Amino acid sequence: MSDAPVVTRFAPSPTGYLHIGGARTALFNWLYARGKGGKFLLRIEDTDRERSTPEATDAILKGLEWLGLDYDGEPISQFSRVDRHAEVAHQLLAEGKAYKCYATQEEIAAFREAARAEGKSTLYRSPWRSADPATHPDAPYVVRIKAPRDGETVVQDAVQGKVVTRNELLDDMILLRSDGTPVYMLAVVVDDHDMGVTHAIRGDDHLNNAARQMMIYDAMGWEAPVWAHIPLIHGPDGKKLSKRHGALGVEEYQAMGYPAAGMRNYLARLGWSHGDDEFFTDAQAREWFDLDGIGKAPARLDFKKLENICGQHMAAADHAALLTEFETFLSATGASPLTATQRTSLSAALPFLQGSAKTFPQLVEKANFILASRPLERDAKAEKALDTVSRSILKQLTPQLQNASWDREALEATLNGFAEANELKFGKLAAPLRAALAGRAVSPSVFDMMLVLGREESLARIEDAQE
RNA sequence: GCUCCGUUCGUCUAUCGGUUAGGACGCCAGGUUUUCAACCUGGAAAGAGGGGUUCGAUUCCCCUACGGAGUACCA
Repeated sequence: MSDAPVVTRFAPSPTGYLHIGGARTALFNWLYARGKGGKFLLRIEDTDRERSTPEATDAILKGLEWLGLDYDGEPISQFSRVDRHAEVAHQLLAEGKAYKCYATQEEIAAFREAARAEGKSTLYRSPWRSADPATHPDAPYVVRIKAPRDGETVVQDAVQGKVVTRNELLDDMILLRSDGTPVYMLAVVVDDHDMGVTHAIRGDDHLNNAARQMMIYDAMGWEAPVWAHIPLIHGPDGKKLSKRHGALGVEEYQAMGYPAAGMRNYLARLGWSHGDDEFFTDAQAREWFDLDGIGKAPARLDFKKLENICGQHMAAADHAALLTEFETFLSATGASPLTATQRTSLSAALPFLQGSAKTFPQLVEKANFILASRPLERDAKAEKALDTVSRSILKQLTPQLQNASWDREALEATLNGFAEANELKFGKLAAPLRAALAGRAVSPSVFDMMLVLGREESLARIEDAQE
C-alpha cells in the first residue's frame, strides 16, 4: 500500500450546497493527491434518491471549480453502481459471511423500545443469523453482515491514532435493504475499493463508521485504505456549523469576493499546519501537506484572518490573472462586465490597487474612479471636501496642471510646488483633488489616479468639481 | 443511556519530557502618512480542573468537567 500511487477521493452527497467543511475536506484530499503525484477522484454519493438533486450536484461541481480543485476523470455516480454493491452483498451471502434477516422494522423498533426502557443495549441481535435456510419464510428480507461477536476492531487512523472498538458493540448491520438496494456503508466500501482509493480523508463524523466499514473490508478480504478523520469546522461562535452559523455554501464565499487562492490558503491552514507558515502558495501547500500535520481539534472560522490571508494573496497575485479572476467575480455576482476602456485602465491601475484590497468588493471600491464615468456621482464626504475654498484651490491649480507634462515626476513637482507656494499642507490639496477625481473621500493616491485617468479625463473631472 | 473523539493567548496554531510556552490574525498604545489600506515600534493575552508517572510535565497515564460524533432498512 505504501508503494502504491496515492488515490484520494472527495465523496459529497448532493443534498445541498457545498459547505465550507466539505470544501476543506476536498482541499485536503486534493492537496494530498497532487502533492504525492497521485490521483484525486470525485464520487457523488447520490444513493439517497429522495434528497439528492441535480442542482446540488451542480453547486458542488461549481464550488470545486471556483476553488480550483480539479479532479481526475469523470465524477462517479454512486447510484449508478448499485448492481455492483448488491453483487458484493450476494457474494458475502454465498460465502456465509452475511445472512438473510426476516425481522420486520416493527419488530425491531419494538425490541429497541423495550431495551431502552430497561436500560439495556439497543443493539439488535437478529434470530435469523443462525437460522436454518429451510425455515426461511417467503417474505421480504434484508441482508445483514455477520459481525464478529468478540475480539476488537482496530482502526489505525493517521490523524486520530489507534481507535479500538470492542466487537460486542458492533451490530449485524444491514447491507441490502428489503427492496434489494444497498446501504451507504456497503456502497462506500465497495466504491473505495473498486476505485483503488488508498487514503480516505474525511470528516471525523465518520470515525465511528470506520470500524463498521472495516468489517466489510475484512469479510471481503480487502485491504482498507489509510484513514484520516479530520475534525469538523465550527462557526465563529464555536458551535457546530449550521445555516445560522456561517455554514454558507462556497459560492457565497465567492460572492463575498474572496480570491480563490486566499481561500485555499486559509482553509488549508485551518486544521493543518506546517510549523509557523501562515501564508503560502499552492505549490508550497502541495509540497508541505501531509497527514501528520493535521490537528485533532475542531477549528473555528475566523473571517478576519481569512480576509488578511486573502489580502496577501491579492497583493502577490499576477496582474493579468487577477484581472481575469476579477472579471469572473463580476459575472458570478451579476455585475455588468468591464468595458474595453475600463479593462485597460484597470490593468494599468492594478499594480497599485491590488496591494490595498483584500477582497474583490474592496477592489471595486478602490477602482471606483475607473469604473465610474463622468459626470461623477459624489458621495457626501467628497461633496464636503469640495467647499468654496477647495474649489478655488482647484481653480488656481488647473492652469498649472494644463501646462505640466503628464508623468509622475512632473505632477509631483507641480502639486508640491503649488502647495508650497500657497503655504498649504499637501493634504489640503489632495483632499479636493481626490474628491474631484474619484467622487469619494477614500481612493488610491491622487498621482496614481491622474496617471491612469490621463490628462484629458483628469482635467475634465477637476473642471466638473468646480461647478 | 452506551461507545468513540477532542480540550495551548479572543481566534488559527508551534512545541513531538527540560523553552522567559513561539508565530499569525484580531485588539490596545505610539510612529509614519495624501484619504482608506498598508507599513514600522511596543504592549496585553494561553496550557479546562484534579490526581498520578518522572529528577522534571503543556507534552505520558487515570478521573472529572465541557464540547463534538456515532448508536437507522440517512448519507
